[in-house]
Amino acid sequence: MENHWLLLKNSSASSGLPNSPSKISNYLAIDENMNVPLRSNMDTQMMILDDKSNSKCKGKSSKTTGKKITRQRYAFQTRSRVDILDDGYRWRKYGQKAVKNNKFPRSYYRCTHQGCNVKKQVQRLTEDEEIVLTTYEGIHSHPIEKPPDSFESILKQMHIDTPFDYFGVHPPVCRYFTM
DNA sequence: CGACTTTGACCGGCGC
DNA sequence: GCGCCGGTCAAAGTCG
Repeated sequence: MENHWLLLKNSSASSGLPNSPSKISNYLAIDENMNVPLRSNMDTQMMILDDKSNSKCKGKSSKTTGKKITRQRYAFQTRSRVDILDDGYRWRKYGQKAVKNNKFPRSYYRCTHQGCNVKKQVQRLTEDEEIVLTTYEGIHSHPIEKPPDSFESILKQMHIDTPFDYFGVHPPVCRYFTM
């Protein structure tokens, strides 16, 4: 029997949404019955970020569009030696930047599906080189692109250091972990 | 040849 | 106004 986990903000945590991985402990894991069997040793966690950093226009094209787009962002913190975790969607890298106070660069990816404007950022933390912070931005407008049998590769990756598997179902459609 | 990555340039926001 | 910084663009390169 599988147990599913959904990570939500801890109501007892300090006000405001987290803006750094250090605040990720403010989030709790709950099961399908809304119980809170928090696992302190969880190696993959998720948080919902605010979108204020997303409200400004960026890039060359914004000069012509002038639109302000606000979308919710979701951040996964995963302990893995693999930088790119295969979540079942196809991504195209469109940029990489050195980030201040971080010795690892941040990579920028966009979903390659036509009409889908989901983006993600992948960054390894300076404080713990085995932690990969993946930030998703937007909602996929299409089903997962890889057949279920390819999830085996996901499980292989996650088995490196994590006690449970991540089925590549993208938030916010579904935010489950399974063990 | 198409899909993808790399990388320097560019842009806008923000703090001083 | 200026410089720093994060995010994006796009040309060139790489790969299967």
